[in-house]
This record gives sequence, structure tokens and C-alpha cells, in this order.
Amino acid sequence: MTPLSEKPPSNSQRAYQALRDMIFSGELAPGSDHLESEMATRLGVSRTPVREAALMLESQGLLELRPRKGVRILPVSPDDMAEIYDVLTELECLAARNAAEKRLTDKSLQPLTNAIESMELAVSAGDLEQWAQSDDAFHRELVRLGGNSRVTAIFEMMNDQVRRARAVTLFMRDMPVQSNEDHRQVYEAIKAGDAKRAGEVHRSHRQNAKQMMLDLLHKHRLLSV
Amino acid sequence: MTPLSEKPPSNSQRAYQALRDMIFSGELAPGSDHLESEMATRLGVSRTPVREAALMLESQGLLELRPRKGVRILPVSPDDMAEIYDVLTELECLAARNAAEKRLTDKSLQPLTNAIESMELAVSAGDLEQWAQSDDAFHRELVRLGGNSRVTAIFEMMNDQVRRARAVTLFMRDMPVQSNEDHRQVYEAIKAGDAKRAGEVHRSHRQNAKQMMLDLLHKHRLLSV
DNA sequence: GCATCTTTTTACGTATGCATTATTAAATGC
DNA sequence: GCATTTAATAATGCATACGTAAAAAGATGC
Repeated sequence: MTPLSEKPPSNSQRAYQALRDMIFSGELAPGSDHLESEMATRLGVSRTPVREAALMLESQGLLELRPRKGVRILPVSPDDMAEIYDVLTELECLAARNAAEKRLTDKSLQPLTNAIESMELAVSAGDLEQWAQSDDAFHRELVRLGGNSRVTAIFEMMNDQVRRARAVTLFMRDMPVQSNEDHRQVYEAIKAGDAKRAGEVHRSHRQNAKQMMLDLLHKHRLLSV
Repeated sequence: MTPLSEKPPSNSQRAYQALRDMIFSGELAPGSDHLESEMATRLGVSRTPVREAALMLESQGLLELRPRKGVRILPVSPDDMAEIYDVLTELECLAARNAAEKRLTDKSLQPLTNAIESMELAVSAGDLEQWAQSDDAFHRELVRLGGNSRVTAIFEMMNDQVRRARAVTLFMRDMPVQSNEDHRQVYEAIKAGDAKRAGEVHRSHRQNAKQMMLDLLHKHRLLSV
């Protein structure tokens, strides 16, 4: 027995991941329908694990099970996106304040600085994909540092949707210079233990991000993502 | 065909509701294990719908599926309760601000005033159960008025857990006089369209509620609910 | 040619069956 | 008696089977 013997994930788990990935990669288009049996054949399993995966994804709001129509991949409208950003804003700001109150050591904050540096490098190099990835890492780490597992869970769920939308709009936007400045300020506030400021700076950062996303969706007539 | 012919909910749906109810009523104790087959027999269906229901409840964080041990009803510790209150605080305040910005008519605000009046009556009469019910109605309506469906969904999920905890602690507390005063102020701020104030007042209201709950849990050595 | 009724097909919801594997119980050795 | 190995038991994860009801296709009347 190997020390770190990973127990093989069940078929349901794999179906869950596979469906999720297919949704976020766009392989399953927003608004499209797919029969359970089709998905089962596609994934090489029976309907049971597909159904179980679909049920889980349904309670996460990614799709909808409709009798005799198969699963429907839920489209995300600009209004939905606004809702998502609003929730993320509140929860991330909470996380930022909580993180600040913890008086974290430089070492604990290392992942944040790494992400910031990586973002700044990416902007210099004009590499938007790299920037997006590091930005994501920053936000995820921030939330993790907040230490509220429920916040983390909700964040993970909604952040995926933002990521999908961003994949579409990424190359329509300018280099995120202001954004990087924001991140650094949030980091400084957390490091200084200034919860109030961390929350406020992060809030305005998030509100800008929301506005930018909505403007892009509107300008390019993207009615659903 | 009757005009409002309700299609019969599926066995899975009923199993879901039944399990949920059993969890919140305490019939399934926190921390207890239950085999799928037992539940199936108990509910008079096969394992399939039970399993589907359990999967849904698992992704909502109410229970845990553990191979060969059955489903485990997750206990909610005081730390969990603190997490839940923190999330609710942020989301309800968001809702309060959003509601205030909508410049709602008196008519739309009627359910809020009804709830407030009912709470005040209940306090006068010393009827804590009635108060709790109306308090719940107030918060739910507030969230609804906020108009963010994701906030509503998260609220519904977490509020159930608060309700369970409150069922345990309700009669350990004093009459909620201050609480009623808070509600009225939140209402006034929303009616006046003062988003900032609505958010602030509601935040302090919620923080008090959190503190009171945690104190009660601590004082009575309630390590899980 | 169009509308309505009838038949057929299809997909789902759920029950059931089965192989796998964790856990318990029994058996063996010392 | 106690530890260790082996067998028995039980619960799961998943495939499969099937009745039901919706949708599609076809037949009938006008």
C-alpha cells in the first residue's frame, strides 16, 4: 500500500467533474439540452452516476433537470452576473476584514504577494491570460485567509461563473493597471491589520470589476454567457 | 383538469423534504448516522430517491455521505454558527441597501410592517415563539425585497440552520426589546431610501444577534446543535 | 390540405440486482 | 488469553430493468 494511496474517485465524482468542466469550457453551451443517456454514453458510464452528478450541479445552480428534455445548461445573463458580483463583493470584503484582523505573518501572506507579483509581471508582459490566472489566485487566497469555510464554499461556486464570463471577455478589455494597484493596497491593509481599510479598498476594487464586466457584456451584446 | 393542477412531486422530492424536515426537527440528531436502506424503509421508497435526496442535502452542507457508514447528520458547532451569522450579516445588509435604493412603495413594504407589528405584539404578550416566527418573516421579506435571487437562495439555506439553533436557545433568552427597535429603524431607513443607514443599522442588529446566540450557546455549554 | 384522434416511441423516475470492498466475526497460532 | 489471519457479513456504487407519461409520428375524418 503506497503511503499516499489515493482512493479512486467514484464514477459519480468523475461524472460531476467532467460535467462541470464541460460546462465551464463551453463544450456544453449555455442554454443547450442534453439527455441523460447521451451524457452517460459520452462519459462511458450508466445513467445513474450521470444523474447523481446532475443533481449536485442542479443544487449549485449550474443546470436544470427537466423531465424529458434532459439537463439544461443554465445561461448566465448580465443580470445574473451582477448578482454574482454583488455576492462575491460582500463575501470577499468580509474575508478581507477577517484576514486583516488576524495579524497574519509575512509568511502566511506569501501566497498573496506571489500572486501580486505574478500579476504585475503579466501586465508588463501584456499577458492577459497569465494575469487572469494570478488574479484568480489572489482572490481565492484572500478568501481562504478569511477563514470562513462557508464563504469559501460559496466563493468557489460563484467564482467559476465569473471565470467563465471572463474567458469570453478577457481580450475585450484593457490591461488591468488600476486593478493591480488595488490588490497591493488590499494587501497592505491586511498586513497592517487595518480591517476597515482592507474591506473598503477591496469593495471599490470589486465594484469596479463588476462595472467593467457589465460594460463589456453590454458593449458586445453578450446576453448570456 | 383543475386550473391549478399541481403535478405530484416525485419521490425524490418528497424524500428530500422529509429528510430536511427530520433534520431540522431534530428527529435525526446532529452527528447521528443512518443507513440508506433504513431511510428508504422508513420513507417507504427504494434506496434510489433516498440517495438522490441525500446527495442534494450533502451539497447543501446538511449531511455527509460516508461509504458504509450511511449518511451522517452534520452537527453545527458554535464556530459554525459564527460563520453562518457572518455570512447572513453580509448578505442581509446587502439586501437592505438594495431594498432601500429601490424606493419601494408603502404597499410593497407592507409585509415588513406586518412582521414588525406582529413582533411587537408578541413581545408585549411574552410570546417568544410568535416573536421568533415573525422575526423570521421580517428577515426573509427583507432579503426578498433585496431582489438578488442568489442572496435569497443562500439565505434560505443558512437561515434554516439558525432556526434550528434558535429553537434550542429560544427560551434561554430575554424578551427581544432592542431587536424590535432595530427592525423598525431598518424599516424606516429603507422607506426613506437611505441605503447606507439601512445597511449600517441592520449590520449592528445582526452582530448583536450573533453575539447573543454565541453567548447562549457558550453559557449553556451547547457544543453542537 | 388541415385538424383531430390514435399509435408508437422515447426518456424519465424508480426499483432491483450484483460485484466490490469495508467491517465484523470467527478461527487459528502461540 | 491475546494477537493475527481468514472467512462472513453487510452496505455501497453502479448497472440494468421496467412502468409511466410525455412527445412525436402516423392515421383518420372532413
